[in-house]
Amino acid sequence: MSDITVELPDGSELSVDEGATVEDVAYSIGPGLGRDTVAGVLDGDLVDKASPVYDGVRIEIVTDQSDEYLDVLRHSGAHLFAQALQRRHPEAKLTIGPWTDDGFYYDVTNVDLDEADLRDIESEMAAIVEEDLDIERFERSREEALDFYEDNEFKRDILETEAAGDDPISFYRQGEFEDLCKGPHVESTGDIGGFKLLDISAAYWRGDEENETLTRVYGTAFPNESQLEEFLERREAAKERDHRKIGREMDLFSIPAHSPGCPHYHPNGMTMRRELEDYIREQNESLGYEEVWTPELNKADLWKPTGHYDNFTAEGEMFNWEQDDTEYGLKPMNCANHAYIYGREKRSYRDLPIRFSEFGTVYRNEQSGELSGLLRVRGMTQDDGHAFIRKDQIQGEIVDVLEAIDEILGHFDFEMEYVLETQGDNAVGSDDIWAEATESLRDALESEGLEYEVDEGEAAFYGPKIGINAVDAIGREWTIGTVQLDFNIPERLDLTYIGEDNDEHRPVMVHRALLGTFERFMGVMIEHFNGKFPLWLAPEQVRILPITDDNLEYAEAVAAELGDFRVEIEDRSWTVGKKIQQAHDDRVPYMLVVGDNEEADGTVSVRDREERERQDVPVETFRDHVERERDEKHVTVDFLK
RNA sequence: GCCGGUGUAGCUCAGCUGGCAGAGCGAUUCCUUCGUAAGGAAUAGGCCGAGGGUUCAAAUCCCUCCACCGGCUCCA
Repeated sequence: MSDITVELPDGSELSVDEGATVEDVAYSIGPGLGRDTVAGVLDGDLVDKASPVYDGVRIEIVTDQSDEYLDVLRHSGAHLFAQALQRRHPEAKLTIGPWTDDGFYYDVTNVDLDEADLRDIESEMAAIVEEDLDIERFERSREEALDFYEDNEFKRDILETEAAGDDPISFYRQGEFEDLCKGPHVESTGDIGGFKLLDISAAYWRGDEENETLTRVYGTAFPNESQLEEFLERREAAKERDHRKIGREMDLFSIPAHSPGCPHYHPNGMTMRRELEDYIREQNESLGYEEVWTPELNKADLWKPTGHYDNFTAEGEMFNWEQDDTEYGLKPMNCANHAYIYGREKRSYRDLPIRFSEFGTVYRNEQSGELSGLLRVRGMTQDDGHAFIRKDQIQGEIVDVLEAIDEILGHFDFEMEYVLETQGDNAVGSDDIWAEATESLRDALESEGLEYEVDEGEAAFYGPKIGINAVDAIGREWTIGTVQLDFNIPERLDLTYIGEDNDEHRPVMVHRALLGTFERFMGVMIEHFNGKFPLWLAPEQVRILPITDDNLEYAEAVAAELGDFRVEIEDRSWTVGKKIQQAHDDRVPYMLVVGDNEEADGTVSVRDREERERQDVPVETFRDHVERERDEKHVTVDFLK
């Protein structure tokens, strides 16, 4: 028998017999490790401990101390659920049940479940944990497996796809329950110390809307009860940052039932939006954009040549209707209007790039179940812009936009992720054009040294896209800014410029949004800051708290010295403690407490929302600092830092 | 759109085995004039999401719709 070599996590190499399993490798490292082995990671793939290793593989042994252990445990959690389900609802058909980042789900069918059923199934799960059933891997021949799943077309489908070519087929058994599964799993159902079924939802088989609707049950599992409790508490705490809750508390916006998906900005929210707008206007100007404005209401004909009409009406996503025998629509995008302005005149190569920006309000008829506060709306305003450029200007243009986005997002301290989205099924234009455009975006990302992921087939219909994603309070990713390169719309609209050679040439369009939409950006921002906005954005920047009513006049004088800030005076006859508490609740960045001492010295006592304080501060000292803090767009309140 | 859940005062929520619509916070008025996270009292505030049905009687039971929340699909 010949030896093979495997590489351990510390970089060292170990020689083992050919045909050795993960567990064998663990035992040859040490008997204790061998006994503790739950699973293995071979070249990054989590596998059963009975899996054979191969020459040159990087191997990690998974024990109950490993990061991967939780994934294994949750995979077993999914089986625990499935076994309990089959005991209580034998008619239910199982499909797939993987682990996820924070738990597991199992998609089932031929059974109707509601919340009460989940509680009932949970008690059966508890009984199975109590039974402490061994979880064992075994094999069936392909033929036996197909036979076993005679009545389950989903499992048979898996045998024909994921498990195609496998023979024998890997199964797992615990008590009377058997499931097609490549593993790995924990040793026994008793290892699952804490679990909970969290939610129930509809899901489509293989994620395709055209396929059967399945019932998906979400759950989570932990080695013990206290870790489960911790998880549930973290989940509750995340809800405290929900932008809808903070939006109500701070009176920023509302989305009334009379306009589903169409936020109304209240004065406080509009103050913040206007600050964002002003900032983006500056950025657009320095990027060379000229601001335009185009109407929301247009004839549907506008979007027919560009392809928008076919794309958006096919999914019922466009608001359009017939009036006076003419079809009208609300614009779902601004490109067609901007292209129109470009196309009105003959353009010279000397004029390019020509860049139009617009805070363009667009409407999309998103499915009702999709709407989600400010993060997913039907009426939204994009900080949109289109640059019409020559081919030789592509690289420079994209790089400039990426650098601007990087600078802008630096003022918000977001964790963000770049994603390159490539040609999809709905693409218009030739593959060559797409390939060229995609490469241009890739080159720009790489020349900027930006890390990015690639999402194949996810681009908009007219061109590949760089998406900039941010994360909300409960970990969902949302695209905010985008940069898209488009060779197609110029072609379809026959846009031209006159080149140096006095011939007509085709410009390239760059579609870009820096923040994306004000709605989504504000939603993400509210959750990111938990309502504690940087000074420049805070609806109320300073609140003056007089100790007694006798100090009101001095409070007015201080407010006057801070004339170009958003300052309020707390004039209710409350105790000082109450006034401070209220200001904290309102997340006001700075409180200035003024009493007789301050009045006598011409000073203020500064307290910030982080509970730091300093007495006897001359008003000018405070003002000079906060002017800088505001104008330089500091992320945190830092006068008392 | 699909599956599950939720709609009661400005906000957070109780009431829901049918029998006069409640609390706390907030608001208003009065008292208090206070030194760094809740001073006191009184008052006002509701088509119990909308429509239909069952019943002597519906916030409560049934049906339909609307909106919202989580998830699926989709997307900035």
